Amino acid sequence: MRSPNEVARRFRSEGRKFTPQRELISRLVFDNSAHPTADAVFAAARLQMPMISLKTVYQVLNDLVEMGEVHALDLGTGSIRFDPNTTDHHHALCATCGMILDVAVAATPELVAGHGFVVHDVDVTFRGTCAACLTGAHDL
Amino acid sequence: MRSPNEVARRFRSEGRKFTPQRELISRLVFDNSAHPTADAVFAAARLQMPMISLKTVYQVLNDLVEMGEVHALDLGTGSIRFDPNTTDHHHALCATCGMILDVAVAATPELVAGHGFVVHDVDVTFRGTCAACLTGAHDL
DNA sequence: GCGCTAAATAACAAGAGTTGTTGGTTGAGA
DNA sequence: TCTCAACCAACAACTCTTGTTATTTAGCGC
Repeated sequence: MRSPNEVARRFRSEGRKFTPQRELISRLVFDNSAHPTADAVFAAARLQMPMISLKTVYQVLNDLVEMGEVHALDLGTGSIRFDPNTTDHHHALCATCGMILDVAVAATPELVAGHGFVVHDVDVTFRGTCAACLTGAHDL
Repeated sequence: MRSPNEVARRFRSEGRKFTPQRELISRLVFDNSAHPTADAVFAAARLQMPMISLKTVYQVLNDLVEMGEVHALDLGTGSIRFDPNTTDHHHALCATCGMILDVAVAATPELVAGHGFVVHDVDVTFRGTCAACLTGAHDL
């Protein structure tokens, strides 16, 4: 789900309105693969629409999550991050710079002795250090 | 690390004091495998020590995490949970009742095309429904 | 195009969870 | 026992997120 028209149709097909705020926020989040926080989206949005409120940003992001257009990630960084990549993937979090990387795993882990637990979803989070932090590339 | 004496020694060996508050909170968290929140520990502690403050509970829990005696879990439930099980394991979170189960995985997942990312830790979270919720055992 | 209605917005306040500050108290080694 | 750093309780503050409300606006039928 990418083009403005598709997003607009998606909103309207659910009985939602497609306002300029929604267009802006959708565009910002779909064009950002860095897993921005609501606050980061707010900052970017405010550059183009100074009167927009943080509440509206949260509202629209939550709408997009409800519609399944973006995923909400809580990697324990203190705030929720939003990911326009809705394909099956996992995440690597750099403990040094906080960067989040989309990654694939060799095989989705499976429960051992699940005690009757029915799994709907599996999240894998790799914690460590990214290449840029290891090589000091951030300092260049 | 379990017995009061061991915990006391552990605190003192790091130049920390072993106060009655620390003994109580350590005991409560080591005896609780239900992954309690800070607030749950606070509630339990207050029964035995009515004047204890929530800040002290947070302080002691964070000390225990720093010492590696307990693990802090953020499974996106809104608050941090504390786990006295420091052996290698993962977690299953019931979306219905919020219960957290310690689980093992068949094989620790590995990064594919890690882009030079050095992994220190891997967290796997299974999200789904627990046996009790599936069978309605909670209603008994 | 025009008006109607439900939805969305901005502004403001507040809620939850966690941490900072401070001044008096206390554990533990000397 | 003495001393001092560590600790505690009380309180305030902070971050992130959501609730409330009056006003505005998108989308639909005409």
